[in-house]
Amino acid sequence: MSKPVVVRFAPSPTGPLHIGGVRTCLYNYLFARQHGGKLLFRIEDTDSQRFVPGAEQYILDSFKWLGITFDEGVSFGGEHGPYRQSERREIYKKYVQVLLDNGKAYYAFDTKAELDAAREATPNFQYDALTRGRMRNSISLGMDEAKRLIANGEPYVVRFLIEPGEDVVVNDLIRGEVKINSSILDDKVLYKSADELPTYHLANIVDDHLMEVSHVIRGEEWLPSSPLHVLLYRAFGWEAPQFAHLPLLLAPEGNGKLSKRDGDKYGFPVFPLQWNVPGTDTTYSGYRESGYLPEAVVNFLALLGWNPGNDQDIMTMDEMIKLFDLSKCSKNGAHFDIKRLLWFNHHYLQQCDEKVLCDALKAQVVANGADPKSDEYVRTVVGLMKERINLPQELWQQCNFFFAAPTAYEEKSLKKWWKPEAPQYVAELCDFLETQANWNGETLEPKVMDWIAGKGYKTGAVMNAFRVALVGEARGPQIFAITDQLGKEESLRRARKAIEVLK
RNA sequence: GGCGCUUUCAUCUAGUGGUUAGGAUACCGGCCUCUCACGCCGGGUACACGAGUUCGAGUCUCGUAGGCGCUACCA
Repeated sequence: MSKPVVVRFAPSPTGPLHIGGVRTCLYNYLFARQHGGKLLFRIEDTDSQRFVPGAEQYILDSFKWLGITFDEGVSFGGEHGPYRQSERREIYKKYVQVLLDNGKAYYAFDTKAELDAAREATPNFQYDALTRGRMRNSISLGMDEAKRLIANGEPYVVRFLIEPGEDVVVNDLIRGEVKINSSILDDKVLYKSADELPTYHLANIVDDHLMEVSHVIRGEEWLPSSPLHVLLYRAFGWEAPQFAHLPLLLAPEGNGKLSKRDGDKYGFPVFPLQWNVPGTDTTYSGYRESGYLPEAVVNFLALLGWNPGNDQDIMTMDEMIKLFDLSKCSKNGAHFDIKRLLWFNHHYLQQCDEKVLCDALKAQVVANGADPKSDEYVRTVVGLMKERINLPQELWQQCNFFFAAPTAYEEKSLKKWWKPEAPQYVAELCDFLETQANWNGETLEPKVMDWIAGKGYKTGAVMNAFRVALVGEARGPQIFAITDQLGKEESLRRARKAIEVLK
């Protein structure tokens, strides 16, 4: 008996897709998939002033990367098209006329200057039942005069006529009943003759109705205007969809919602993909280019404002689809915590296709003027190092010693492990190692351990001195894994050089 | 200013009248160990404040304070 689930993500192509928008769309996606419903992709380009070329494609590319798929909409087709609002002018005109004919809307001719003046003259000026009588519109001027002005080519807008004094109730799936008195609503502009386009409010109601949208899941910034939308549905005599207003994503340190400037400020991306602002040199970094895996971004984002209530943190998309629940979404804004995302990324890095990391490492090696040797060599290093990184970018910095001999020795490591006996240990170890025909770490290790024990040395003292000589500092994987990779000749060469350099 | 939403550890959060207020990240400590990392174990002054309802309130009501959003011919 209940209507099929149809939800939509309807961005405005004014720039790159904000990470908050990504989360909104993700929740729509999870909801649609869980209910076997449809997710539509609609472009809300009713503001011709703010259109940015490339933005639409950017948004599409972003979702493709993230693994969020649509069933209908711009670039996907469907029976409710067109899905670009700028291509639906005639549809909106028709419905604006319906409102005009019903007396639910009226023409207004006030210029920008006149409106500014009114706002200036009256504190908290609002275009509504109290003030519309002294403005220039078809109510104050009369319809005949209005028609005459329009015939004369005077630019106009159509405003929604709000009846004051009524409590409008919005039933929100996340927040429950939200009540707002219509008196605080102003007569919103629904349509502007200048570009023959509706504003968001009208277009969104008409489209959601025509596209049979059952649930509107969107950001909390829309909550204050949702009563207006309810009134619009009523004016048309349409049944309104269910609403769910998601809390906002906040900047890490308290103040304000996460903005594109926060990216620079805190040093992490706020956009899924890198974005070059058209016609400028300005570039905003993206999660993809910064080395984040889509699974990590999705998992992290899903939990920012929702959680299944079962202490589970790592979830596949399918699990999230199964567990998602609007009533379990939190009501308050969530601060963006990049450290947590890093942890998710570390987790997914461990199980991702090694080719991703191998390609990244190879590129880094080359970029640093070193020789990647072979695919096999790189692959082994990646296997050894991946548990030590959160981002592929950290690879080179963590494992450069596999590709280049140390040129300096880290002070702290020296202080701790390059004690006065160290040169002697390493020299003797080199002599012993020289005699070993089988350089395989697995067979070498017990022999070296026996040798150390036979000498009565401390394992740590010998091994760490050797490590500092090979690596340049006291870190890295198991030491015989390192000697395996470097080979006998290079290992001994580095060890003897350290003795010489460090004396 | 007006209107609305919101308020549990540093951060994301569980919690729907009776809990030693749980988990995750981060941080700190320990174990493992040739180092680092992983892993495992452990740690910390979290229910904004004030009234009320109730035998009993993080959970319900009201108020105050803070945070956020909206208040455009932007979405």
